Amino acid sequence: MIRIKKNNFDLISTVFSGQCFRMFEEIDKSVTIVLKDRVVNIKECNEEFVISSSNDENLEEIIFSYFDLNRDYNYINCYLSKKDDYMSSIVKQSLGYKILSQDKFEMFITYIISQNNNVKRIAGSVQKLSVMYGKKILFDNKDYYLFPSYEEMKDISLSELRSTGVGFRDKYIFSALNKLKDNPNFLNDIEKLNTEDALEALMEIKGIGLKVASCILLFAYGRFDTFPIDTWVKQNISEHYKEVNDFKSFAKSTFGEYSGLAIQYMFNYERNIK
DNA sequence: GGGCAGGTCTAAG
DNA sequence: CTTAGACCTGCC
Repeated sequence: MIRIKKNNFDLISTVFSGQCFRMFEEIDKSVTIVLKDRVVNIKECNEEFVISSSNDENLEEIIFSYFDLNRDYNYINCYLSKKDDYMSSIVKQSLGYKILSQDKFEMFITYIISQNNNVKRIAGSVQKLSVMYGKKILFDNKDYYLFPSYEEMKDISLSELRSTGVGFRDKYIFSALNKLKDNPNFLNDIEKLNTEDALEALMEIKGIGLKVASCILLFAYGRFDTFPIDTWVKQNISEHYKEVNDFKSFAKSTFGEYSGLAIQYMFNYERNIK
């Protein structure tokens, strides 16, 4: 068990903002999350978080990495606030919101599942996949299942995929797995590309469009200069900035290298705060 | 019960 | 290049 200072981190708004799908709210208001190779439970107490885990090895390091706690959000928030008055007001309402740094393979598959889908069903499919193919972890007298690795998923058939409730996305996941069969380093190689090339490389896979590719790059690769544009964000932009039709270039030219966080703030405001 | 869900593909103009 | 339609499926 470890304790970390709260230090301007809003756990709840971050975890329940639709970035991750492996979180469970407990009756004591703590949150249990399955991440990478372990299960963690985080309880907010006064000015700190008390964190227990199925595996205490490097726990602090993993927590800091996952919740992006080493990044200077204060600096970025100032940067965004100076760029734009409306953003400045949104920033103040999302203080403590972080962009999670999640597993590449997990985001790769999870966000393919997310297309034209709702959070409940996405979480259900991801959970089923994990139960069927991931490692079981006993934590706090309950069974949890890690998201399966590529090795654990590579031989799944189309019909097996279909049985996890992913629907027509089965063939997209299949083609994503095939991409990794052809090039096992694909997900690591993405790291070396600039953001535009990385988007393009991901979008070569059937079932990955601009939105899903952006989610993968923002939530697994920390590319703060890319961003998912969805109906909520479109609505927010249209409401506050007239006559924008190219949302991508609007966000890039207005919010620069941190446009990804800016867009997430808009999403969070529109979806969860308003 | 019909429609919808943080989209994307495909087929046509 | 742009744009309708179709698409699995469970839950409101």
